Amino acid sequence: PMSPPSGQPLLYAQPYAGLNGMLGPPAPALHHGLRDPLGAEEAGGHELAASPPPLGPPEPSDEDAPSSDDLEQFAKQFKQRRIKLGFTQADVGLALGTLYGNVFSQTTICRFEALQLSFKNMCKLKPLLNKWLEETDSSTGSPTNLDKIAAQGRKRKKRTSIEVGVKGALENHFLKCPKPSAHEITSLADSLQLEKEVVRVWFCNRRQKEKRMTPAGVPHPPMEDVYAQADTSPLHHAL
DNA sequence: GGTATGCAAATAAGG
DNA sequence: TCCTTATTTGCATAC
Repeated sequence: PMSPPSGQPLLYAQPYAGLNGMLGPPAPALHHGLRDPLGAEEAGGHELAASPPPLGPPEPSDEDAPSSDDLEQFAKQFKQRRIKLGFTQADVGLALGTLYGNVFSQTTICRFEALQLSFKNMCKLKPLLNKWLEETDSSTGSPTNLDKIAAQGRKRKKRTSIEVGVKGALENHFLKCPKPSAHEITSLADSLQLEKEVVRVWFCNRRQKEKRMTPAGVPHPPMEDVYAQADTSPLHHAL
């Protein structure tokens, strides 16, 4: 498993404004020859053309496979109509919640409109937004059907904001022990007054981050490389 | 005021 | 149960 961390967030956003060259966590300066794991072809200077229409097994109801063009077009039209109707991104996110059960943040709506979500993610959100658009636009008891989207009983946990001080404490523990036992996590959570789950996840994410910052098992990077001047913990100083 | 973004919580999926 | 990896999603805050 060595997939470039770049994931495949935005393929379509190509024609827009040439995003910020995607995130670059662990992309030091080795070989940068991997970009499109799949048979994508962005060389032509076109957005993307190929999408996965033929999906096999777990394809929800609703739409089948929107193409990238579809998504791009929809996003554009969505934004246009949204504004025309006088709603903000935040309004929409909230409406999705009261309408279908799961709320979304302004951030997510923003990213959807900007096509900054993964293809899969875009496909997942499109039906929801489309529904909202129909409900709101054509308004008043449109014949579309009363939302019955009850499926998602799954409510995402509110994101916990860990205070800098607490973060520092967690960092210290991480340095001493990156992989605490369940018991240690429990007592740590207790002393920091955080949910155990929050602490457990924090360590998981922290480990993940560590891996990103440290080029895998690179005992001895090839010649010609920075003479490890500070390989402890690169940029970032929370606290 | 909304809207865009960086960093990172929370989650999904396969052990 | 918890881990790992990959992803989704949002708090905060910069535009």
